[in-house]
Amino acid sequence: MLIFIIIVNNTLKSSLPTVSSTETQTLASRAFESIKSDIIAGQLSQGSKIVESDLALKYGISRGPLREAIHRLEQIRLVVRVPHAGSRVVALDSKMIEDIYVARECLEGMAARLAARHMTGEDIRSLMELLNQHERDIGKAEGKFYFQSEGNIDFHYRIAVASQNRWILDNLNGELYQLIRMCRHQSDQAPARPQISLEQHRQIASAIAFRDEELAELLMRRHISGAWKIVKTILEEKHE
Amino acid sequence: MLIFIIIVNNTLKSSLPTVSSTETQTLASRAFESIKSDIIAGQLSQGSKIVESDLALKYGISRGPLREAIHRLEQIRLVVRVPHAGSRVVALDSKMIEDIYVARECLEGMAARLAARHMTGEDIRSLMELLNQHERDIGKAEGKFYFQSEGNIDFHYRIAVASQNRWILDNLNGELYQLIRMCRHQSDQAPARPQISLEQHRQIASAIAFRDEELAELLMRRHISGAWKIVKTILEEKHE
DNA sequence: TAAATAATAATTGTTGACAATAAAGGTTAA
DNA sequence: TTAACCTTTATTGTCAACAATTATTATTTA
Repeated sequence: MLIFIIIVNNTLKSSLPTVSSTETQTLASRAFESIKSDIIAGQLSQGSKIVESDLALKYGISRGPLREAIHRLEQIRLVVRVPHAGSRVVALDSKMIEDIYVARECLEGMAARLAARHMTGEDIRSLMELLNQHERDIGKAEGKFYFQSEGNIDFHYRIAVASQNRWILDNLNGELYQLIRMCRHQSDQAPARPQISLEQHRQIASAIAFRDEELAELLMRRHISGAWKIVKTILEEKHE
Repeated sequence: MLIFIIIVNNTLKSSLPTVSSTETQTLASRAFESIKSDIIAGQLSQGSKIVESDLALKYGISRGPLREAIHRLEQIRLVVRVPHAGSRVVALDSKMIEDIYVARECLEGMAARLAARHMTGEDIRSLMELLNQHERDIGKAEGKFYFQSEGNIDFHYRIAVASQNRWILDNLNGELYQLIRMCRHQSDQAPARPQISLEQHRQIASAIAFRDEELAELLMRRHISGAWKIVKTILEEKHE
């Protein structure tokens, strides 16, 4: 007789979509991922010009699929293109970042409301466990802001998934989070006051556990508009 | 002696972006507009397969720019594409339409809030005048639902512009409104109870005039979730 | 007869060359 | 010296052919 015991530690596995998928799907989609990473990491600096033939050479593909990649980047607002004149990496100014945070505020607020409606008991338990993990991370990895920052997004991603609203999920995940990541990366913005952020996450999770849709939405909106205020002051300070 | 009298009736001019622009910008963008219209009008029926070479022949262009057009249609969710297997016109099911209305609800709610913050007195006066025009249209064009329906979108479009939030505006205008249009066109859904809808618009405009952000958002959200409920019952009836 | 397998056709992905457009630089005229 | 115009160059838009993949059909075998 054989007994298999399989233990899957959910709390350690990031729920973010696997960024790898280095499997060859299509040249265009691979180029898309590569360029996206380069832009977010700042290797292609904001506002810099994108020349198709140069990039095609760099990635060892022809202009066809590379063009498709650029078009997709344009759609998620990482690239700005003007017909016949070429395309540049987006230059994030204060107003644009504000717009993004405001859009996030209402979309994620609604996502939190829907999550309170749809999450199963198991989902909620797992979410709480994720927050416990974050608490441990804050203690352990003092100063490892990047890691903590990704964990931050991880929480928000789970809420978006739990909303079961495909439109909201796709827009948050495919577009807004990328822009936020880019913003953080390039200005070295440490996620301000991780303990406070964690506490707010706990409150949101609690509201969801109580099935209080109204409160869940309210708290999420406060959480995000608060984050924007912090980012805003940082940007203003940096402007001097 | 000659006297020229030129009267420009602003209220008749739709504030929607000119759909024409038949000016040759690029083959890809023209194909994009053409196919988009065909999909919304139902000439390319939901779920039908899109074969690149066929469409390229139909529009008299090569597959290159046509491919770009399809990719853009995919981004605004009018087309679903699976790599190596081709693309189809999106098939709107009940769940997807609900997702769209819910996304609209929170985005436009926020837009109304921002509009209350940003609209000038002149903007508000013009908005009121638009609503008066709609009232006349309802009286005159009894049964001309299509026209009234576009007017409906016209109101919402103005709010979105007044929000001064580029992200929200682009997503509503470039994506969500198109899907709503498609939904209406193909199920011949007359905008239910135009008088009630008009009255709700008036209440929203009033809240904006009073700079009551909270109320403007609340009313807009009710307005849209109410619209979804009506559409939902229509869909359920039609399902028998 | 039905299921699995191999050959064929249809469709998408990719490439390099060519055309059209916009930017850069130099020349001429005021 | 500056401004306008023309020429050149660099870059994007478009095309048609080729390669790779998937779907379809026909064939074989149990």
